Amino acid sequence: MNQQIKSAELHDNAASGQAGAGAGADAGTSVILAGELSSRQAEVLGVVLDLMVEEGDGFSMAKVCRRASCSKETLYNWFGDRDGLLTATVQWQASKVKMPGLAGGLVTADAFRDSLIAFATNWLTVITGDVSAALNRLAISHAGTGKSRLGEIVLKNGPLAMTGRLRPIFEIGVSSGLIELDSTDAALKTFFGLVVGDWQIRKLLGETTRPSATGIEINAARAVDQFLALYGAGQIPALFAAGNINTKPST
Amino acid sequence: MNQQIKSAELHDNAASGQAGAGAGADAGTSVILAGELSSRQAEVLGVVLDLMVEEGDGFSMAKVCRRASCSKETLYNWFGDRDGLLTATVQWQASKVKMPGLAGGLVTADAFRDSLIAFATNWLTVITGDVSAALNRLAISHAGTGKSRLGEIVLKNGPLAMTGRLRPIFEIGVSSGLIELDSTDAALKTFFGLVVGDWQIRKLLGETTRPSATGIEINAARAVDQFLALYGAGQIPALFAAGNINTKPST
DNA sequence: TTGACACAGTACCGTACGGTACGGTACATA
DNA sequence: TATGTACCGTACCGTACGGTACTGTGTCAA
Repeated sequence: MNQQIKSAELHDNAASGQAGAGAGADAGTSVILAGELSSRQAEVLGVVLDLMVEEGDGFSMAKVCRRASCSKETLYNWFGDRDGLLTATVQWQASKVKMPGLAGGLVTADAFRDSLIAFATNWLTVITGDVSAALNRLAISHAGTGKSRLGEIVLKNGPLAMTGRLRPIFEIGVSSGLIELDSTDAALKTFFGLVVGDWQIRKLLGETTRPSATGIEINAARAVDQFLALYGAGQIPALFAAGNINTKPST
Repeated sequence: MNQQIKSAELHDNAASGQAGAGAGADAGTSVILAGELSSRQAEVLGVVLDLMVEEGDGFSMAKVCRRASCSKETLYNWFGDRDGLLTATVQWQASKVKMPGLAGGLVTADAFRDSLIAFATNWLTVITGDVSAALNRLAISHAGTGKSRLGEIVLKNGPLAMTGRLRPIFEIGVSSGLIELDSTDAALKTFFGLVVGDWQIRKLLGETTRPSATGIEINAARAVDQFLALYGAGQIPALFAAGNINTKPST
């Protein structure tokens, strides 16, 4: 009778006549089929995302309907309840974020450094954006109430996804003899800290000053060079001499 | 007629007969007199804090009254409205957090390092606690709606307070010839990143795994040594040789 | 004793919101 | 043309919550 995105726990869902939703597939799994949205449904989620950015968690279902020109009944048929709508929106957005990778077995020091800088730049750009802030705010506030699993989802698509993507890059660096890691996990945490710094928490707390695109790149390059200074395999003096590290300009 | 904590904008407040509140003082300023709370008022704020930890922003005024055994009228007389109650609670809690400092003009390398480690340990302990998480969650969600100034307050008592306390410590390190900073702000950001890493965001997103006390200390020492490796004045090889930096154990 | 006062407890009110139901329309298929 | 369906728009309902008002009760001071 409906074509919900979520699992079939709450409503009986017969086979759907509509193309995009595919609600019948994998019934019983709690996986939300973020990739199988009709364009109309994606349009609605886009509206939800906009409202999240504008008003945080405060927007009402009625407001979504008004802005998206859809009926509440359709909304509830598609997403079950408000939480389902939020979950679908978060997952839909998460599925759109891509991170630059690094292919190949061995790599030069410059290429490795460039790859890390590209990664850090991308990450900082995402983190300091309004959409990311809105989603993280939503997930964080819901994590406080324990009433939904949004925190888990954002965590999985945020920090954990970052380390997951970064780990193979690190491995390439190790096997190329460019870095030495005592503990990969600790190194990942260090890299995260050096790149993100206090940007994210300040953004989440509402600070409006945003770094420019070039500011982000400079910050990313600085963080990467600091990381390489800490973990680089025997090339630290070279990096220092190259002026990549923030020593005094006079030096 | 009342003895509000907040500014006198909303309600007429005559001279108060009650000792602790002191609402009449400095009327017109929007400063909230967090230090001038009666014990009963502090008791109520403690209940609010507990509820924040337990339920996030979802708790109701009625629930506060029930748990604190006070009437709603009293609550509203004291704090104006719900937002005033939240603000008073946040400021009251913020006023309780103290950070270790560092006195004296010149200092040895060991004492400086110990001081930084103590600072980082303290900060990490606060950050990973439930109370801090609850307050940050509250402020972050309110920052999204733009309906209160909690984000600003927490920002001021969080990251900004940390850098404010840390800056004089850095200056002592510089004047003692222990560290060299090209940009103090950048160094503060680096220190923040190295210490906090992804602990805070993961905690805020609901991850339950908390580091132990010794784990925090190890993390803090590691972060400080990494910081000193990056900014130490000519002592980097010594630090490396001392095994303070996380090179491979075999090295 | 009497009054002022701070406070607890509770009933009450207005409203906003989540969720449901229903009528109407467009379209597709037979 | 007839039927089913996916959807929009909207009226509706129950509830929960913020905020107010009122009724006690204990305390302190004159």
